[in-house]
Amino acid sequence: MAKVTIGDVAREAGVALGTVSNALNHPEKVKPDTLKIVNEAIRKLGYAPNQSARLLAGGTNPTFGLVVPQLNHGLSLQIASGASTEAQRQGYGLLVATANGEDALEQRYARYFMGTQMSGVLVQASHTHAHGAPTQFGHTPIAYLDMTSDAPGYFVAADSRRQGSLIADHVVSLGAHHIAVIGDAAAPQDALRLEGIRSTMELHPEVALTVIAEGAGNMAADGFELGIRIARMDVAERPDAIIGLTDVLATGAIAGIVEAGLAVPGDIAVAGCDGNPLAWSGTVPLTTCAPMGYEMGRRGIHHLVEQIKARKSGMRSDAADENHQELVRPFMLTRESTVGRSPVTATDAIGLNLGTFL
Amino acid sequence: MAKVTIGDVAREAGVALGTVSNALNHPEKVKPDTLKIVNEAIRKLGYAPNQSARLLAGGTNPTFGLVVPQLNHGLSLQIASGASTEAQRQGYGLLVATANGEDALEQRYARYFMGTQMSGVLVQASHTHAHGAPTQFGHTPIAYLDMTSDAPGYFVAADSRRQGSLIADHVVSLGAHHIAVIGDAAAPQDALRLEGIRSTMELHPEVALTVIAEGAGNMAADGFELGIRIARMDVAERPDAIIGLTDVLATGAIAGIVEAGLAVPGDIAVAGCDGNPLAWSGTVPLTTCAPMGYEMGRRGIHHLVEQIKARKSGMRSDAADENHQELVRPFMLTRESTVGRSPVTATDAIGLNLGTFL
DNA sequence: ATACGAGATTGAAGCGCTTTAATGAGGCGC
DNA sequence: GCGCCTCATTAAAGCGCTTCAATCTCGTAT
Repeated sequence: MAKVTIGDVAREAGVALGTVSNALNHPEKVKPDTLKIVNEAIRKLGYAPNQSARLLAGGTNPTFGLVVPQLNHGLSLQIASGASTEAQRQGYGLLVATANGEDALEQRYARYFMGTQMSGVLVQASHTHAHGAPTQFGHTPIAYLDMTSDAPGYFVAADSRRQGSLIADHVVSLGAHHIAVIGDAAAPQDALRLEGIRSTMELHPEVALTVIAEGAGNMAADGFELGIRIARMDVAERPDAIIGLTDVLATGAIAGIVEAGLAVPGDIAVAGCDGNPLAWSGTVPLTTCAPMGYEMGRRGIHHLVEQIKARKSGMRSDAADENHQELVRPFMLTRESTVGRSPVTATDAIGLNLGTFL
Repeated sequence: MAKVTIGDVAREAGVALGTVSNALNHPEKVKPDTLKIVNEAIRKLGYAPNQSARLLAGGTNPTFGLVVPQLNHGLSLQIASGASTEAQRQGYGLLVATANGEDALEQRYARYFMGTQMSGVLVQASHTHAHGAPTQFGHTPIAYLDMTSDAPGYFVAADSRRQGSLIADHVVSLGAHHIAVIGDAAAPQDALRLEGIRSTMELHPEVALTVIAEGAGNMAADGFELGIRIARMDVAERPDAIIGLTDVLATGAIAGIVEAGLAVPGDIAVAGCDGNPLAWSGTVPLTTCAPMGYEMGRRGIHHLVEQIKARKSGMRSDAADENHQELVRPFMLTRESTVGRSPVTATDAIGLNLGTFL
């Protein structure tokens, strides 16, 4: 039960230490007979190679590391899920570390991953640096998720602008005459979504657009008050649709509207923009536009693998110092808050089965 | 940018290699002035210790590993979340690996964790060995989650029996006269839940109990058919409450009952037993009883830490060969399928904020 | 001044493994 | 039957770090 080393195996098998190593790592280099003897000895002794020694001596670690700020958060989970699946498909393992909201830990884990010779590291942006400069790490391939930047490196993020325009499209197609957007576009993503909404609305000059830049704290309570306020407006000037720049605001608005005695979507349709998984579970399930974390995870791993390949084939630095940015197309989740009661939509069901949206 | 070693730092700082190591691992042994110089050099060079070398040379790895069968599964997520929080609280890190349903991978990750000198490993049972014998691994402290066994070792699982009795209690307290249990108690947990239900019902002889042992495949479709069948029974002998041994069955039953033209919970109340997160999102949110994975994760880490402490203080083997089993008390989630429409219950809201039930 | 000892620093010895160069063992043509 | 080439195996050289015994440096007591 004590630790068995490669030397013990060698002795047991009556071969040299190096042969055992070869049997393990380059079985084609060792005569079949010998191989069998060695494997037998390994089995008999219950030998398991010491990873640290392997790596130190130059072995490879076909594993990626993923650092997320909060594991119990929808997007992180989707990312982890997608990254894990893709990594496995490519013949790599994936280890997930969660910083539980502490930035310092985030750094520590990232360094730890570097230190264990990981083949690559994926970092999901924490809110503190969602648009900041990426931390640089030695020589390990790295990609950032849910983060945009002009700095050199690989970045995969949701297409926030398109979230806005898809939602706006949807609401317009519902026949809205006057759309109110609620939310203080302080966060960069929020601003992008607003941009998306505006650009779509420009194509529909017949539909009125009011932007109410409040609710900076992104609290449901803010949405609630806004909902009440809007519901109590004169029918003539009352918007017949609300788009919340965040789902939290939108959810609050629904509650406010209902509180004020109006119906959603009967009197006012409401939609969110950011695909918060909880949005599904409110009194009135919220129409929103999911950022597709699963896909982001997959793409992140893809970029890592590409970097590895590039390095192997000696193509140095060409791409290394460039800025690579990829926007993942978001996915509309049409639910009751805009289209009224209906059985669970097919897209939701599919998404749930895939673990994509949960 | 190339790899920086401790030697480089030593040279930069003008001290011996060993001093840098001390500065890193035993700062109290090094003069404050020297410490400052060394740290400066570390910062300047962007040095990150090579974990492999550290561990190989006898350093410690204050990190736990967690292996889960599927990350995008409610319980695993809760476990990861709880384990991560508790590990952090105890001064350890946590790395999560998901086997994506492949048993072989599960083993590989576990061995990998051993091989990297992890301080301990947590393994969530995959369905294939939910009640099997634990795999044994060298000398690393280990604990199994969501798994019961008589073998030596540490096991933390949900108290399935109590899930059953809590649900039965709830349904009885609602004033049910005739309860039907649906589900083929093939899986061990299901059987335990049924036991729990039965033991509670013995205390209420005035309430009739029918057990319909069907739906072995645990498909929503099975529940659907059962729901229809029950809904179409003569009112006289029709149960006024259904408990599904699994939430999937219960959810299906709700759909069936509604399809048959009856109301839930108006005509027939329905409850699940296993706290499936999706149960919240059906047409009628399902009353169920959550297994509290978060708590399981916490307790698992706790046991690991205890094992480590015991080893340190030299208390050998006493407890090592014993069977330690802990059942985590489940948590009732009372929702519309039994109590009718109401605002989101406080418990749900709290649970969601904690990431506990999602 | 001198000797002593606590505290700080150094240097060298591995940790277990992969790798590479060197050695050994056969198999072939002549 | 000899030399040469190929394929297997071996032995030794680190990988970067921690640790520990040995050495050095002072401040203090004599």
